[in-house]
Amino acid sequence: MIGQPVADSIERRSGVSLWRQIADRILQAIATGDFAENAALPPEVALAERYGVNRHTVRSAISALVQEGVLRAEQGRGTFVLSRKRLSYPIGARTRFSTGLQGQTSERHIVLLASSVEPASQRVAESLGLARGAEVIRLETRGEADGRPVSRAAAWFDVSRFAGIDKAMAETGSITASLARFGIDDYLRQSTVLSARHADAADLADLGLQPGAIVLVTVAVNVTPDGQPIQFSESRFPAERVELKLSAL
Amino acid sequence: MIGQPVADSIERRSGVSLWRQIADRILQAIATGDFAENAALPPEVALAERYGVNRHTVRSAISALVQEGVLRAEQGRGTFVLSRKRLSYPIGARTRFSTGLQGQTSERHIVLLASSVEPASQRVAESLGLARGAEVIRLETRGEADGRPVSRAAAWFDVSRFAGIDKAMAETGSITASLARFGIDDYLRQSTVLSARHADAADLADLGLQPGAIVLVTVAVNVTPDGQPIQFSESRFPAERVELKLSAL
DNA sequence: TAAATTTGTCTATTGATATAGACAACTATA
DNA sequence: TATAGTTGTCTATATCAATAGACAAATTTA
Repeated sequence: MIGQPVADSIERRSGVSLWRQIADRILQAIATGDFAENAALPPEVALAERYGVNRHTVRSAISALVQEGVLRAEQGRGTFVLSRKRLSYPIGARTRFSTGLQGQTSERHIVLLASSVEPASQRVAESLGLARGAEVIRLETRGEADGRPVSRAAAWFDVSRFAGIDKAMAETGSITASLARFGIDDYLRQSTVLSARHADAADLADLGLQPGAIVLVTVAVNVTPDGQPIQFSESRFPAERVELKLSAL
Repeated sequence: MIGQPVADSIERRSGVSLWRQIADRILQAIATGDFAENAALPPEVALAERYGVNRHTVRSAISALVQEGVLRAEQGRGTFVLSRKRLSYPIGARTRFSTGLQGQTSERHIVLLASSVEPASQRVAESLGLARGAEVIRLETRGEADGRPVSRAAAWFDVSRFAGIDKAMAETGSITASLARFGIDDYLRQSTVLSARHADAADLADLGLQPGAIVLVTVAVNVTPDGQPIQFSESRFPAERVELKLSAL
């Protein structure tokens, strides 16, 4: 009867590490509004005292939540609760990464992760109107909004027409701007196929997701206004951060 | 894409220890009937292979579940799933611990944990018809059925009439037998008040429960056939092991 | 009775978890 | 520009978690 732990307090030797328990309690506090969105968490020292553990243990918990995309830590300023509202990403005839997210985020860009030249697969060749095995250039990219990964994509282009688009991508951080360098001032989305599955190991790593996370998958073909296919792409969006809003195709 | 973990498999570095994850999966297997009640679990070596961990890790999981009263390990024979069926404990005019459980268990008895003489509290004095502060003897007991704790109780008696009942209790392991030594051949339950709450730390320890476990609480007064109060008691029953069956009072 | 099966105990090693303290790096503010 | 407040990094130590192997103890089976 004496020294009773408070109900729902941290349990030691329970098989669940303290940092995981604290991370869960922080998540819960966010869900109940105890820790407001977009606001700073109490400082680490305060949290350590609040939960009765060492500051380093709190840091482990925070670090896990930063990895999960729930928090963002800024040295000297504090640790902030990120908005859990999902980005609404429009899918339509004129889908563009950055323009589509205008007004929802303050900063967005595309990071080029890797690029390579390879023979076109059946699917890519068909979509781009090339011969099977024709050389195509593949760009692996990650879309970020406010420093948060919101998409992971692979895009293929006919290398005979778009040689050097990887360099343009790396420099501009934009597909639209890169295509402009090749004389493409406008393009349309010809087709989009939508599906969903569990994120694979690569996507988990690239998007900072937890095992079991779900990704929305779009497979799309972009064409010039006169119908000439220029780009085939497969994009994965973490379902917990993004929703796709379909507009007129 | 390669070496993907099977869905719902054991996760390392997740903040949840392997032994806890395995214990949970064993619980789940019991719940779904994969591991039958009263039957032996697969041997430790088989479980270790099944879950892809060391035998010692499986032993940690089993050890936790033995502690929780879910399993019983017998050297040389195997590890057995205990019956999760709750004892049905009748509450009525002639409630007796051992007789009430006849047929449901093969062995039951009451263990005297502690006894003391103390001044009667308001509640005890009123119930026993004594003056406030009159000396009463308190027995702290634990009821066990087939080696499993099924109740934890405190009982108060007027010390002027039942001096030495603690000794009788320790010797006989039965309230009924102890009262018989004081000339009480029959007694009735006058009143019973039923409630439920979370087990406190003492009950958790005495009953071998996990934090968060629920106990049913009965507060009762026993009287002689002519209406003279002889015993006031508060009993706690682990809700996961016991249900109370109300009969005519 | 002997052998096989199964749980129990012991030693040893490695990595993850948790605590402790000190100080650096960065930010906001008086 | 100081100063206070905050996150980041480093070292050190102790305990828990997990693996590995060997053998004892108890039970069942051939």
